[in-house]
Amino acid sequence: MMVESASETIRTTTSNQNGVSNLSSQLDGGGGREGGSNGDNNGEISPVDLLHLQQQQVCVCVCTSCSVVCACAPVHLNNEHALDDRSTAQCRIQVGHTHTHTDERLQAMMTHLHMRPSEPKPFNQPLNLASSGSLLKRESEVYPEGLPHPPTSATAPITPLRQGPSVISSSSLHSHSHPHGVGPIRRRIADKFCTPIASELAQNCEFYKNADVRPPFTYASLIRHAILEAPDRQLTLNEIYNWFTRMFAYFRRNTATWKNAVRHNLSLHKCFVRVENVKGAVWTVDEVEYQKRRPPKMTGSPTLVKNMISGLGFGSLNASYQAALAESSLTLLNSQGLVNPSSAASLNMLHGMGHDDVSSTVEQVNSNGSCSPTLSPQQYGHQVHVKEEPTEIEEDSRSMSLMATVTQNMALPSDRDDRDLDDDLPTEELE
DNA sequence: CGGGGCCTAAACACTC
DNA sequence: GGAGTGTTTAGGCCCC
Repeated sequence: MMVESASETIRTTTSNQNGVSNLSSQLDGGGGREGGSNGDNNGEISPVDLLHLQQQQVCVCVCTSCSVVCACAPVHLNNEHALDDRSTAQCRIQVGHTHTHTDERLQAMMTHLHMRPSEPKPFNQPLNLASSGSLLKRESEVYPEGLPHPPTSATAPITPLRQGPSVISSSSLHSHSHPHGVGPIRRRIADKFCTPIASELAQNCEFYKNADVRPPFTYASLIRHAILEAPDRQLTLNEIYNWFTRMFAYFRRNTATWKNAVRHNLSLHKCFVRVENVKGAVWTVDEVEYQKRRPPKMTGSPTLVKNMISGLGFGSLNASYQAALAESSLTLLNSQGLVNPSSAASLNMLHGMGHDDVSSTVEQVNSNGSCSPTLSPQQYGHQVHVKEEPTEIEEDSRSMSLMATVTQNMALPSDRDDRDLDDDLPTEELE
């Protein structure tokens, strides 16, 4: 199947009070496989289903290429139809459209959290969260339902929420010139402090696979992770390439750039050792050298401790990112297994932070690129490495991030009331 | 402000 | 000769 045709034939259908009949008619007349619970009903939606859809105000997409009704066009497209740049752009349009429809749900969630719906900066994540609600609102106002939204750029990587202090200021949201005049600037909150890359990937691998998001890790960390993931802990260069493209949608474009960077890193860092074997030249990791390169910074660093503590209040953000995806994308068809016990992670992060990344958790993402929802307790103490490009997709990202926040917080155990939630947030971030 | 880490770009050499 | 691979250098940004 042609990728282009797949990406262009995703229809978004809103099933709110005014839209259920529309969904019903589309399902009825679709002639293809029906999703949801009406598959055995000749395409008709039962009253129960109608009520359910009304209550959930779900926004579903119908892929006319394969007649699959899906809750998340990007996920579906990437899983069923390989995404190229064009498809990625189409996914963004769908994401934006979907989140427009979920605006009301978002408002209700924020109300639940005692947040003012128009609160521009609920947390200290200006990039991902600042004015997320207002962005949604604004978008929905500017682009009424039923009207197509302007497409977002295909060259706009976004980055899921990370914990800890962000150096991304509102002023920095506007891109500056790339040093070389063509590329994006980088707002690096790099994978310092022994980033738990494995747990991050385990948590967000589906996201990274589908979203054009630059992973918040250095090339060296990613290369090391790829190698350690391999059964024999060695990979050829081409296998490393394949791992990058398999695991990250971001690395499915600009191949010359990042492949050059991969080779550069392999040669530059002593921790990567080239070995000749039957497969030819393979690359392995010298853990000793790697640890030399990245000495532990967790012990006794007041700044780091402060950062981590300040990040605790936002621990749910990262974990909740997938929950948001699940919430927004898999309401009808919960087939991707994106939901993870993130609320538990939010609590667990109070303990056991400050550990190196891959060694203990590399098994969470297997060599096939499949993801385990297993959570590691040390996943919120690191920072973001954000590569931004000046496009509107960041709004989608922030919208999703806020959705993630809300969704996750709603999933917190009931013994933590809203006041506790507020208490977790650094007061200065609520200003 | 300097050092270090990181990224991107590019040039060059080598092998198949 | 071209593609892929590996090495090296340079310039720039960001954080400490």
